[in-house]
Amino acid sequence: MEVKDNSSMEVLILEAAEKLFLEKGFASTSTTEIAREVGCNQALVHYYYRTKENLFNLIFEKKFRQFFQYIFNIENLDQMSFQDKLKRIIESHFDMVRQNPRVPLLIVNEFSRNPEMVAILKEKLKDVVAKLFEGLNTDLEAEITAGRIRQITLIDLIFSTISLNISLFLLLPVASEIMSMDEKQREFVINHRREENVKLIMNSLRV
Amino acid sequence: MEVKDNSSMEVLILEAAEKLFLEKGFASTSTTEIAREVGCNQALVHYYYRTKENLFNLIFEKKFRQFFQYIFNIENLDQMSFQDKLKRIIESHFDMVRQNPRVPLLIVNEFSRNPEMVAILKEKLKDVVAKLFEGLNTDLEAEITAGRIRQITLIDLIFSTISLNISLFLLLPVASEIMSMDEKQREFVINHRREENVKLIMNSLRV
DNA sequence: CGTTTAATTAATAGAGTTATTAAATATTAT
DNA sequence: ATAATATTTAATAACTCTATTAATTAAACG
Repeated sequence: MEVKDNSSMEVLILEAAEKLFLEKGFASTSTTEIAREVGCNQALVHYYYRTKENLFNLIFEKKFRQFFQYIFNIENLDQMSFQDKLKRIIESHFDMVRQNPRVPLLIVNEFSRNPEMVAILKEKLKDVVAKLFEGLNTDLEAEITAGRIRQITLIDLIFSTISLNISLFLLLPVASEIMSMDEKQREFVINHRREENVKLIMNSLRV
Repeated sequence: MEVKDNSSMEVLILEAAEKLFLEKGFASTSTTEIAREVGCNQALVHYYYRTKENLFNLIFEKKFRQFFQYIFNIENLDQMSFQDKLKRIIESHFDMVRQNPRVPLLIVNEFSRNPEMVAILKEKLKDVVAKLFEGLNTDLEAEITAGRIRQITLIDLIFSTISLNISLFLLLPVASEIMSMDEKQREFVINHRREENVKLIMNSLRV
């Protein structure tokens, strides 16, 4: 039960829904609860977004795009060496996940609930992803040919990056409970793992 | 709607529940659906397990233990070098996750639903985990002192291992959809990433 | 065999869910 | 200010879900 804002209800509902869907997932969040969070009538949620599924899809699509497009917004990537580019990509990706620590879980869960959704979004991202991959891949191959990097595929590098970065935030709640960490320790671990993840990937390039 | 087995209903219900909870999570699985899967009356689920929560906790606890104890069952770990031990642990952990690809998601999701559960199970695993850590840590420190391994903590090594291994199976459904992989390609990727994960960690030890 | 106990089902209370509809209130435009 | 439109709410239909109870069927036992 929140105090009503002067912002539009339509937006407030979207924001509350985003918060709750990220916190508790699709199935455990009801439109009744979203309305309660906003402080409005439950029917209003349906007035603006018709169905819960609709509302969820809007949020999911936004988050999914954000998650995959973030990398492409890194500035001044052109004039760097491959190694520097890669380092910046890993760090940027890490920072993005840090700011959206529950998005990976949302995506993974949504996929098992509704696999078609990803198929739909895939089409929309195809070009953007392909473009980045192309550029980086050229650089990578040049480095390999020059013998400065071991034989490795770009896909593997990206996969390792995503794996290491997202798992930290997936596992941290569980790990910090098991290891009884306080907020300060968690903060330390996050910063430490940011460096460690970069080291891991960069080290894996060595011949 | 399945054909009734001659196995006991109690067990069949547990098995069906395990299957469904792993597939769809706690909130999206109903006792009605579990009963339908077994082919019995819905009240029977409650007759044997009283509440859905109860039934879930039984399964969760089993899976959680399995997940954390697997490592300790590796045989002939004693007479190996630290590097060989580590390699075996990474591979064993990978194989365990491969056999239970949905367990990590179950654990992560359950934690955000009910953080106390992990706190409870933590106590029960404390000793076992501490014991393994102690042994490995002695080895690791000896290697570092001897200058054969860079300065790194055991926690980091374990964390990286778990991260890389579980993410593969978390991301594979999404990734294989995005990249339109068939079963054969998925199989190839899994075997390839098994090796790649070992390489990544072992490489990260280099001075 | 009959009787006690266990397994299974039908029925249902009670709560919560999504989504719609009609009525009430607020806003905007003429 | 009045009509037209947009926003918001109350009420409710139609489900589904969990959990319990009483009744029925099957198994075990003396």
